[in-house]
Amino acid sequence: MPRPRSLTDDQLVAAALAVVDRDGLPALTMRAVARELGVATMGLYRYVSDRQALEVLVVDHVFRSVDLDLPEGTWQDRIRVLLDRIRVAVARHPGVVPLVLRHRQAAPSSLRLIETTLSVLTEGGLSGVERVIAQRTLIGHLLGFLQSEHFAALSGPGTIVLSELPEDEYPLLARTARDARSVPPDEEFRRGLDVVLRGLTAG
Amino acid sequence: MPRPRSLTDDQLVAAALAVVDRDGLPALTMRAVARELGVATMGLYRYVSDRQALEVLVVDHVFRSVDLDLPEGTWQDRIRVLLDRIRVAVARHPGVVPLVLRHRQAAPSSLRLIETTLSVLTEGGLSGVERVIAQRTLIGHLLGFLQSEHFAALSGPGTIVLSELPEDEYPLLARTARDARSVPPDEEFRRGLDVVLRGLTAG
DNA sequence: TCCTTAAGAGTACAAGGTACGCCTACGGCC
DNA sequence: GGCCGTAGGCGTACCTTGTACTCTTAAGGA
Repeated sequence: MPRPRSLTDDQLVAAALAVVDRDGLPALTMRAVARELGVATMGLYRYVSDRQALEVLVVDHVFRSVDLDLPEGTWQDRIRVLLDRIRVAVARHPGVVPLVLRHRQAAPSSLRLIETTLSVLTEGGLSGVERVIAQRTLIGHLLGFLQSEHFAALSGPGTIVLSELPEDEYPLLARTARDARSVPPDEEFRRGLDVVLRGLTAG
Repeated sequence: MPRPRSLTDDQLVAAALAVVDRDGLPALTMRAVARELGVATMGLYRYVSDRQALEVLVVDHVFRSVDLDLPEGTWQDRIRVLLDRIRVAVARHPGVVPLVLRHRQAAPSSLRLIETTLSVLTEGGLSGVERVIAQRTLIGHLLGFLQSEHFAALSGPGTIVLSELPEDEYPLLARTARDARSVPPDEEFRRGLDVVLRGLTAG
Protein backbone atom coordinates (compact mmCIF):
# COMPACT_ATOMS: atom_id res chain seq x y z
CA MET A 1 0.00 0.00 0.00
CA PRO A 2 1.51 3.27 -1.11
CA ARG A 3 0.69 6.79 -0.13
CA PRO A 4 -2.97 7.25 0.84
CA ARG A 5 -5.25 9.71 -0.87
CA SER A 6 -5.38 13.03 0.78
CA LEU A 7 -8.87 14.09 -0.27
CA THR A 8 -12.11 12.27 0.44
CA ASP A 9 -15.24 12.40 -1.69
CA ASP A 10 -16.92 14.28 1.11
CA GLN A 11 -14.29 16.98 0.98
CA LEU A 12 -14.76 17.32 -2.76
CA VAL A 13 -18.51 17.61 -2.33
CA ALA A 14 -18.18 20.07 0.54
CA ALA A 15 -15.95 22.31 -1.56
CA ALA A 16 -18.30 22.14 -4.54
CA LEU A 17 -21.30 22.95 -2.37
CA ALA A 18 -19.44 25.82 -0.75
CA VAL A 19 -18.77 27.33 -4.16
CA VAL A 20 -22.34 26.86 -5.35
CA ASP A 21 -23.90 28.15 -2.15
CA ARG A 22 -21.67 31.19 -2.12
CA ASP A 23 -21.40 32.14 -5.80
CA GLY A 24 -24.10 30.18 -7.59
CA LEU A 25 -24.05 27.29 -10.01
CA PRO A 26 -22.31 29.11 -12.89
CA ALA A 27 -19.34 29.61 -10.58
CA LEU A 28 -18.95 25.86 -10.17
CA THR A 29 -15.79 25.35 -12.22
CA MET A 30 -12.94 22.96 -11.73
CA ARG A 31 -10.70 25.92 -11.01
CA ALA A 32 -13.02 27.26 -8.33
CA VAL A 33 -13.39 23.92 -6.58
CA ALA A 34 -9.64 23.37 -6.66
CA ARG A 35 -9.04 26.81 -5.22
CA GLU A 36 -11.59 26.09 -2.52
CA LEU A 37 -9.59 23.02 -1.57
CA GLY A 38 -6.23 24.74 -1.83
CA VAL A 39 -5.21 22.35 -4.56
CA ALA A 40 -3.98 22.77 -8.11
CA THR A 41 -6.75 22.65 -10.70
CA MET A 42 -5.51 19.49 -12.31
CA GLY A 43 -5.22 17.83 -8.95
CA LEU A 44 -8.96 17.28 -8.97
CA TYR A 45 -8.66 14.93 -11.88
CA ARG A 46 -7.02 12.39 -9.70
CA TYR A 47 -10.29 12.10 -7.79
CA VAL A 48 -12.89 12.54 -10.49
CA SER A 49 -12.67 11.62 -14.12
CA ASP A 50 -14.27 14.85 -15.25
CA ARG A 51 -16.57 17.66 -14.26
CA GLN A 52 -19.72 15.59 -14.66
CA ALA A 53 -18.44 13.04 -12.21
CA LEU A 54 -18.00 15.80 -9.68
CA GLU A 55 -21.55 16.94 -10.27
CA VAL A 56 -22.83 13.42 -9.75
CA LEU A 57 -20.95 13.23 -6.46
CA VAL A 58 -22.75 16.36 -5.33
CA VAL A 59 -26.17 15.04 -6.30
CA ASP A 60 -25.44 11.74 -4.66
CA HIS A 61 -24.50 13.50 -1.46
CA VAL A 62 -27.76 15.44 -1.43
CA PHE A 63 -29.78 12.26 -1.92
CA ARG A 64 -27.82 10.44 0.73
CA SER A 65 -28.72 13.10 3.25
CA VAL A 66 -32.38 12.06 3.07
CA ASP A 67 -33.50 10.01 6.06
CA LEU A 68 -35.38 6.95 4.84
CA ASP A 69 -36.75 5.93 8.21
CA LEU A 70 -40.43 6.75 7.80
CA PRO A 71 -42.93 7.23 10.64
CA GLU A 72 -45.99 5.04 11.07
CA GLY A 73 -49.11 6.16 9.27
CA THR A 74 -51.05 5.66 6.06
CA TRP A 75 -49.01 5.02 2.95
CA GLN A 76 -50.09 8.44 1.70
CA ASP A 77 -48.62 10.10 4.76
CA ARG A 78 -45.42 8.15 4.38
CA ILE A 79 -45.08 9.27 0.77
CA ARG A 80 -45.72 12.83 1.87
CA VAL A 81 -42.96 12.64 4.45
CA LEU A 82 -40.49 11.04 2.08
CA LEU A 83 -40.99 13.42 -0.82
CA ASP A 84 -40.96 16.41 1.44
CA ARG A 85 -37.66 15.32 2.89
CA ILE A 86 -36.21 15.14 -0.58
CA ARG A 87 -37.60 18.57 -1.38
CA VAL A 88 -36.08 20.01 1.79
CA ALA A 89 -32.73 18.32 1.19
CA VAL A 90 -32.49 19.91 -2.23
CA ALA A 91 -33.75 23.25 -0.96
CA ARG A 92 -30.80 23.43 1.40
CA HIS A 93 -28.65 24.06 -1.66
CA PRO A 94 -30.89 25.79 -4.16
CA GLY A 95 -28.17 26.17 -6.73
CA VAL A 96 -27.84 22.44 -7.26
CA VAL A 97 -31.39 21.99 -8.59
CA PRO A 98 -30.26 21.80 -12.22
CA LEU A 99 -27.65 19.24 -11.25
CA VAL A 100 -30.24 17.12 -9.48
CA LEU A 101 -32.50 17.24 -12.52
CA ARG A 102 -29.69 16.20 -14.82
CA HIS A 103 -27.92 13.59 -12.79
CA ARG A 104 -30.53 12.00 -10.57
CA GLN A 105 -30.36 8.74 -12.46
CA ALA A 106 -26.57 8.63 -12.30
CA ALA A 107 -26.42 9.08 -8.53
CA PRO A 108 -26.22 5.68 -6.84
CA SER A 109 -28.12 6.78 -3.77
CA SER A 110 -31.15 7.59 -5.88
CA LEU A 111 -31.70 3.84 -5.96
CA ARG A 112 -32.41 3.84 -2.23
CA LEU A 113 -34.95 6.60 -2.68
CA ILE A 114 -36.74 4.79 -5.46
CA GLU A 115 -36.72 1.48 -3.64
CA THR A 116 -38.20 3.13 -0.55
CA THR A 117 -40.89 4.87 -2.58
CA LEU A 118 -41.79 1.61 -4.24
CA SER A 119 -42.05 -0.18 -0.92
CA VAL A 120 -44.51 2.41 0.35
CA LEU A 121 -46.54 2.18 -2.84
CA THR A 122 -46.58 -1.59 -2.47
CA GLU A 123 -47.92 -1.17 1.06
CA GLY A 124 -50.67 0.85 -0.57
CA GLY A 125 -51.65 -2.12 -2.67
CA LEU A 126 -50.09 -1.06 -5.96
CA SER A 127 -48.23 -3.40 -8.24
CA GLY A 128 -47.27 -3.97 -11.85
CA VAL A 129 -47.62 -1.18 -14.35
CA GLU A 130 -49.87 0.69 -11.97
CA ARG A 131 -47.01 0.90 -9.54
CA VAL A 132 -44.69 2.05 -12.33
CA ILE A 133 -47.05 4.86 -13.22
CA ALA A 134 -47.53 5.86 -9.60
CA GLN A 135 -43.79 6.00 -9.01
CA ARG A 136 -43.09 7.98 -12.14
CA THR A 137 -45.94 10.35 -11.49
CA LEU A 138 -44.71 11.09 -8.00
CA ILE A 139 -41.12 11.56 -9.14
CA GLY A 140 -42.29 13.65 -12.05
CA HIS A 141 -44.28 15.79 -9.72
CA LEU A 142 -41.27 16.33 -7.49
CA LEU A 143 -38.98 17.13 -10.41
CA GLY A 144 -41.52 19.46 -11.94
CA PHE A 145 -41.89 21.24 -8.67
CA LEU A 146 -38.14 21.65 -8.19
CA GLN A 147 -37.90 22.88 -11.73
CA SER A 148 -40.68 25.42 -11.34
CA GLU A 149 -39.54 26.52 -7.95
CA HIS A 150 -36.01 27.08 -9.21
CA PHE A 151 -36.68 28.81 -12.50
CA ALA A 152 -40.11 30.29 -11.92
CA ALA A 153 -41.06 30.46 -8.26
CA LEU A 154 -44.62 31.53 -7.50
CA SER A 155 -43.28 34.24 -5.25
CA GLY A 156 -40.55 35.20 -7.71
CA PRO A 157 -40.10 37.96 -10.27
CA GLY A 158 -41.72 35.98 -13.08
CA THR A 159 -45.01 35.82 -11.25
CA ILE A 160 -44.87 39.52 -10.46
CA VAL A 161 -44.46 40.30 -14.13
CA LEU A 162 -47.43 38.08 -14.93
CA SER A 163 -49.59 39.78 -12.36
CA GLU A 164 -49.02 43.11 -14.08
CA LEU A 165 -50.10 42.01 -17.52
CA PRO A 166 -52.94 43.86 -19.23
CA GLU A 167 -56.18 42.34 -17.93
CA ASP A 168 -57.98 42.71 -21.22
CA GLU A 169 -55.50 40.48 -22.98
CA TYR A 170 -54.78 37.95 -20.25
CA PRO A 171 -57.64 38.27 -17.79
CA LEU A 172 -57.23 34.97 -16.00
CA LEU A 173 -53.46 35.07 -16.00
CA ALA A 174 -53.14 38.45 -14.37
CA ARG A 175 -55.71 37.61 -11.70
CA THR A 176 -54.28 34.14 -11.03
CA ALA A 177 -50.75 35.46 -10.77
CA ARG A 178 -51.90 37.83 -8.05
CA ASP A 179 -53.53 34.91 -6.23
CA ALA A 180 -50.31 32.98 -6.66
CA ARG A 181 -47.92 35.41 -5.03
CA SER A 182 -49.21 34.59 -1.59
CA VAL A 183 -48.61 30.85 -1.87
CA PRO A 184 -45.32 29.83 -0.22
CA PRO A 185 -43.30 26.99 -1.79
CA ASP A 186 -44.03 24.43 0.90
CA GLU A 187 -47.76 25.00 0.63
CA GLU A 188 -47.58 24.75 -3.14
CA PHE A 189 -45.72 21.49 -2.86
CA ARG A 190 -47.98 20.01 -0.20
CA ARG A 191 -51.22 20.86 -1.95
CA GLY A 192 -49.96 19.72 -5.34
CA LEU A 193 -48.82 16.44 -3.85
CA ASP A 194 -52.23 16.06 -2.23
CA VAL A 195 -53.79 16.28 -5.68
CA VAL A 196 -51.55 13.51 -6.97
CA LEU A 197 -52.14 11.30 -3.93
CA ARG A 198 -55.87 11.78 -4.20
CA GLY A 199 -55.65 10.69 -7.80
CA LEU A 200 -53.64 7.64 -6.87
CA THR A 201 -56.05 6.73 -4.11
CA ALA A 202 -59.14 7.22 -6.25
CA GLY A 203 -57.64 5.02 -8.95
CA MET B 1 -36.00 54.01 -43.41
CA PRO B 2 -32.63 52.44 -44.22
CA ARG B 3 -31.73 48.97 -45.35
CA PRO B 4 -34.11 46.24 -44.10
CA ARG B 5 -33.01 43.27 -42.06
CA SER B 6 -32.06 40.27 -44.10
CA LEU B 7 -32.80 37.55 -41.54
CA THR B 8 -36.12 36.91 -39.83
CA ASP B 9 -36.58 35.40 -36.40
CA ASP B 10 -38.07 32.36 -38.07
CA GLN B 11 -34.93 31.85 -40.08
CA LEU B 12 -32.83 32.06 -36.94
CA VAL B 13 -35.04 29.52 -35.21
CA ALA B 14 -35.08 27.21 -38.20
CA ALA B 15 -31.29 27.23 -38.32
CA ALA B 16 -30.99 26.57 -34.59
CA LEU B 17 -33.48 23.71 -34.76
CA ALA B 18 -31.70 22.25 -37.76
CA VAL B 19 -28.46 22.18 -35.79
CA VAL B 20 -30.07 20.68 -32.69
CA ASP B 21 -32.05 18.07 -34.61
CA ARG B 22 -29.02 17.03 -36.60
CA ASP B 23 -26.18 17.20 -34.08
CA GLY B 24 -27.79 17.50 -30.67
CA LEU B 25 -28.07 20.28 -28.15
CA PRO B 26 -24.37 20.50 -27.26
CA ALA B 27 -23.73 21.37 -30.91
CA LEU B 28 -25.94 24.44 -30.62
CA THR B 29 -23.25 27.11 -30.70
CA MET B 30 -23.31 30.58 -32.16
CA ARG B 31 -20.71 29.46 -34.67
CA ALA B 32 -22.80 26.48 -35.77
CA VAL B 33 -25.97 28.49 -36.21
CA ALA B 34 -24.12 31.15 -38.14
CA ARG B 35 -22.59 28.52 -40.40
CA GLU B 36 -26.05 27.01 -40.91
CA LEU B 37 -27.27 30.39 -42.12
CA GLY B 38 -24.22 31.09 -44.23
CA VAL B 39 -23.44 34.13 -42.13
CA ALA B 40 -20.43 35.23 -40.13
CA THR B 41 -20.56 34.24 -36.48
CA MET B 42 -20.73 37.78 -35.22
CA GLY B 43 -23.50 38.55 -37.65
CA LEU B 44 -25.94 36.76 -35.37
CA TYR B 45 -25.43 39.38 -32.71
CA ARG B 46 -27.24 41.90 -34.82
CA TYR B 47 -30.40 39.82 -34.39
CA VAL B 48 -30.06 38.49 -30.86
CA SER B 49 -28.36 40.09 -27.92
CA ASP B 50 -26.75 36.85 -26.84
CA ARG B 51 -26.99 33.11 -26.93
CA GLN B 52 -29.75 32.93 -24.34
CA ALA B 53 -31.93 35.20 -26.43
CA LEU B 54 -31.53 32.77 -29.30
CA GLU B 55 -32.54 29.91 -27.05
CA VAL B 56 -35.62 31.78 -25.93
CA LEU B 57 -36.58 32.35 -29.56
CA VAL B 58 -36.43 28.62 -30.12
CA VAL B 59 -38.58 27.83 -27.10
CA ASP B 60 -41.06 30.49 -28.06
CA HIS B 61 -41.34 29.01 -31.52
CA VAL B 62 -42.08 25.56 -30.12
CA PHE B 63 -44.79 26.94 -27.87
CA ARG B 64 -46.28 28.96 -30.67
CA SER B 65 -46.69 25.83 -32.73
CA VAL B 66 -49.26 24.50 -30.27
CA ASP B 67 -52.82 24.79 -31.52
CA LEU B 68 -55.00 26.33 -28.81
CA ASP B 69 -58.29 25.58 -30.46
CA LEU B 70 -59.68 22.85 -28.21
CA PRO B 71 -62.45 20.43 -29.11
CA GLU B 72 -65.72 20.23 -27.22
CA GLY B 73 -65.80 17.89 -24.25
CA THR B 74 -65.34 17.81 -20.51
CA TRP B 75 -62.77 20.18 -19.10
CA GLN B 76 -60.65 17.15 -18.22
CA ASP B 77 -60.61 16.06 -21.83
CA ARG B 78 -59.72 19.55 -22.96
CA ILE B 79 -56.78 19.65 -20.56
CA ARG B 80 -55.70 16.26 -21.84
CA VAL B 81 -55.72 17.50 -25.41
CA LEU B 82 -53.89 20.70 -24.61
CA LEU B 83 -51.10 19.16 -22.54
CA ASP B 84 -50.65 16.36 -25.00
CA ARG B 85 -50.25 18.86 -27.81
CA ILE B 86 -47.51 20.59 -25.86
CA ARG B 87 -45.84 17.27 -25.20
CA VAL B 88 -45.97 16.38 -28.88
CA ALA B 89 -44.72 19.80 -29.95
CA VAL B 90 -41.67 19.43 -27.76
CA ALA B 91 -41.16 15.82 -28.78
CA ARG B 92 -40.75 16.92 -32.37
CA HIS B 93 -37.40 18.38 -31.34
CA PRO B 94 -36.21 16.19 -28.47
CA GLY B 95 -32.97 18.06 -28.09
CA VAL B 96 -34.65 21.27 -27.02
CA VAL B 97 -36.16 19.80 -23.85
CA PRO B 98 -33.54 21.37 -21.59
CA LEU B 99 -34.12 24.71 -23.29
CA VAL B 100 -37.85 24.45 -22.72
CA LEU B 101 -37.30 23.67 -19.06
CA ARG B 102 -34.98 26.61 -18.60
CA HIS B 103 -36.67 29.29 -20.65
CA ARG B 104 -40.36 28.52 -20.54
CA GLN B 105 -41.09 31.57 -18.43
CA ALA B 106 -39.09 33.85 -20.70
CA ALA B 107 -40.92 32.78 -23.85
CA PRO B 108 -43.77 35.21 -24.57
CA SER B 109 -45.99 32.59 -26.14
CA SER B 110 -46.03 30.60 -22.93
CA LEU B 111 -48.50 33.21 -21.74
CA ARG B 112 -51.03 31.99 -24.25
CA LEU B 113 -50.61 28.44 -23.06
CA ILE B 114 -51.10 29.38 -19.44
CA GLU B 115 -54.08 31.59 -20.18
CA THR B 116 -55.71 28.77 -22.11
CA THR B 117 -55.05 26.27 -19.35
CA LEU B 118 -56.53 28.64 -16.82
CA SER B 119 -59.64 29.17 -18.89
CA VAL B 120 -60.25 25.42 -19.06
CA LEU B 121 -59.72 25.09 -15.32
CA THR B 122 -62.15 27.92 -14.76
CA GLU B 123 -64.70 26.05 -16.86
CA GLY B 124 -64.13 23.19 -14.45
CA GLY B 125 -65.24 25.38 -11.59
CA LEU B 126 -61.84 26.17 -10.11
CA SER B 127 -60.85 29.60 -8.87
CA GLY B 128 -58.54 31.38 -6.46
CA VAL B 129 -55.65 29.52 -4.88
CA GLU B 130 -57.22 26.23 -5.87
CA ARG B 131 -56.87 27.24 -9.48
CA VAL B 132 -53.27 28.30 -8.87
CA ILE B 133 -52.45 24.91 -7.42
CA ALA B 134 -54.20 23.08 -10.22
CA GLN B 135 -52.36 25.05 -12.86
CA ARG B 136 -48.97 24.60 -11.22
CA THR B 137 -49.59 20.92 -10.62
CA LEU B 138 -50.46 20.33 -14.25
CA ILE B 139 -47.48 22.33 -15.52
CA GLY B 140 -45.25 20.63 -13.00
CA HIS B 141 -46.46 17.29 -14.16
CA LEU B 142 -45.71 18.16 -17.77
CA LEU B 143 -42.27 19.51 -16.95
CA GLY B 144 -41.47 16.53 -14.79
CA PHE B 145 -42.50 14.20 -17.54
CA LEU B 146 -40.41 16.00 -20.17
CA GLN B 147 -37.51 15.95 -17.78
CA SER B 148 -37.82 12.26 -17.04
CA GLU B 149 -38.47 11.34 -20.61
CA HIS B 150 -35.41 13.24 -21.76
CA PHE B 151 -32.87 12.23 -19.15
CA ALA B 152 -34.27 8.92 -17.95
CA ALA B 153 -36.81 7.42 -20.32
CA LEU B 154 -38.65 4.33 -19.10
CA SER B 155 -37.58 2.51 -22.21
CA GLY B 156 -34.05 3.90 -22.05
CA PRO B 157 -30.70 2.56 -20.87
CA GLY B 158 -31.17 3.77 -17.30
CA THR B 159 -34.18 1.56 -16.83
CA ILE B 160 -32.38 -1.41 -18.32
CA VAL B 161 -29.57 -0.97 -15.82
CA LEU B 162 -32.10 -0.80 -13.01
CA SER B 163 -33.82 -3.94 -14.14
CA GLU B 164 -30.55 -5.83 -13.83
CA LEU B 165 -29.82 -4.85 -10.26
CA PRO B 166 -29.37 -7.60 -7.66
CA GLU B 167 -32.85 -8.58 -6.50
CA ASP B 168 -31.78 -9.23 -2.94
CA GLU B 169 -30.68 -5.64 -2.50
CA TYR B 170 -33.31 -3.86 -4.53
CA PRO B 171 -36.16 -6.34 -4.90
CA LEU B 172 -38.91 -3.92 -5.85
CA LEU B 173 -36.72 -1.76 -8.04
CA ALA B 174 -35.49 -4.57 -10.23
CA ARG B 175 -38.96 -6.02 -10.66
CA THR B 176 -40.58 -2.63 -11.29
CA ALA B 177 -37.94 -1.62 -13.81
CA ARG B 178 -38.77 -4.73 -15.80
CA ASP B 179 -42.46 -3.81 -15.68
CA ALA B 180 -41.52 -0.31 -16.79
CA ARG B 181 -39.67 -1.17 -19.96
CA SER B 182 -42.86 -2.04 -21.76
CA VAL B 183 -44.57 1.30 -21.08
CA PRO B 184 -44.24 3.68 -24.04
CA PRO B 185 -43.87 7.41 -23.37
CA ASP B 186 -47.33 8.40 -24.51
CA GLU B 187 -48.96 5.81 -22.30
CA GLU B 188 -46.84 6.92 -19.36
CA PHE B 189 -47.87 10.51 -19.95
CA ARG B 190 -51.54 9.75 -20.43
CA ARG B 191 -51.88 7.57 -17.37
CA GLY B 192 -49.89 9.94 -15.18
CA LEU B 193 -52.04 12.83 -16.30
CA ASP B 194 -55.13 10.79 -15.54
CA VAL B 195 -53.90 10.43 -11.98
CA VAL B 196 -53.53 14.18 -11.64
CA LEU B 197 -56.89 14.91 -13.24
CA ARG B 198 -58.58 12.38 -10.97
CA GLY B 199 -57.03 14.15 -8.01
CA LEU B 200 -58.23 17.51 -9.25
CA THR B 201 -61.72 16.20 -9.84
CA ALA B 202 -61.96 14.45 -6.49
CA GLY B 203 -60.82 17.61 -4.73
C1' DT C 1 16.20 1.18 2.18
C1' DC C 2 13.64 0.88 -1.88
C1' DC C 3 9.51 0.80 -4.57
C1' DT C 4 4.98 2.14 -5.67
C1' DT C 5 1.80 5.44 -6.25
C1' DA C 6 -0.21 9.84 -5.03
C1' DA C 7 0.77 14.73 -4.64
C1' DG C 8 2.04 19.28 -6.38
C1' DA C 9 2.74 22.45 -9.85
C1' DG C 10 2.90 24.38 -14.29
C1' DT C 11 2.23 24.47 -19.37
C1' DA C 12 -0.59 24.14 -23.29
C1' DC C 13 -4.48 23.77 -26.25
C1' DA C 14 -9.14 23.66 -28.13
C1' DA C 15 -13.91 25.29 -27.83
C1' DG C 16 -17.06 28.69 -27.26
C1' DG C 17 -19.10 33.43 -26.13
C1' DT C 18 -18.58 37.88 -27.34
C1' DA C 19 -16.36 42.93 -27.80
C1' DC C 20 -14.68 45.79 -31.55
C1' DG C 21 -13.54 47.89 -35.87
C1' DC C 22 -13.57 48.49 -40.89
C1' DC C 23 -15.66 48.89 -45.03
C1' DT C 24 -19.82 48.11 -48.10
C1' DA C 25 -24.49 48.42 -49.72
C1' DC C 26 -29.06 49.60 -49.58
C1' DG C 27 -33.13 52.89 -49.62
C1' DG C 28 -35.60 57.06 -48.50
C1' DC C 29 -35.04 62.12 -48.81
C1' DC C 30 -33.23 66.58 -50.48
C1' DG D 1 -29.40 61.88 -58.92
C1' DG D 2 -26.46 62.45 -54.99
C1' DC D 3 -26.32 62.02 -49.72
C1' DC D 4 -26.79 59.98 -45.29
C1' DG D 5 -27.98 56.76 -41.83
C1' DT D 6 -28.38 52.18 -40.68
C1' DA D 7 -27.74 47.24 -41.39
C1' DG D 8 -24.75 43.94 -43.57
C1' DG D 9 -20.51 41.32 -44.08
C1' DC D 10 -16.22 39.92 -42.36
C1' DG D 11 -12.19 39.19 -39.60
C1' DT D 12 -9.53 39.75 -35.40
C1' DA D 13 -8.82 39.24 -30.70
C1' DC D 14 -9.62 38.11 -25.84
C1' DC D 15 -11.40 35.67 -21.87
C1' DT D 16 -13.17 31.64 -19.62
C1' DT D 17 -13.36 26.77 -19.03
C1' DG D 18 -12.37 21.86 -19.47
C1' DT D 19 -8.78 18.91 -19.81
C1' DA D 20 -4.28 16.41 -21.67
C1' DC D 21 0.66 16.01 -20.46
C1' DT D 22 4.99 16.20 -17.97
C1' DC D 23 8.27 16.49 -14.30
C1' DT D 24 9.59 16.33 -9.72
C1' DT D 25 8.64 15.24 -4.85
C1' DA D 26 6.90 12.76 -0.85
C1' DA D 27 4.90 9.19 1.96
C1' DG D 28 4.20 4.53 3.60
C1' DG D 29 4.76 -0.49 3.40
C1' DA D 30 7.87 -4.52 2.12
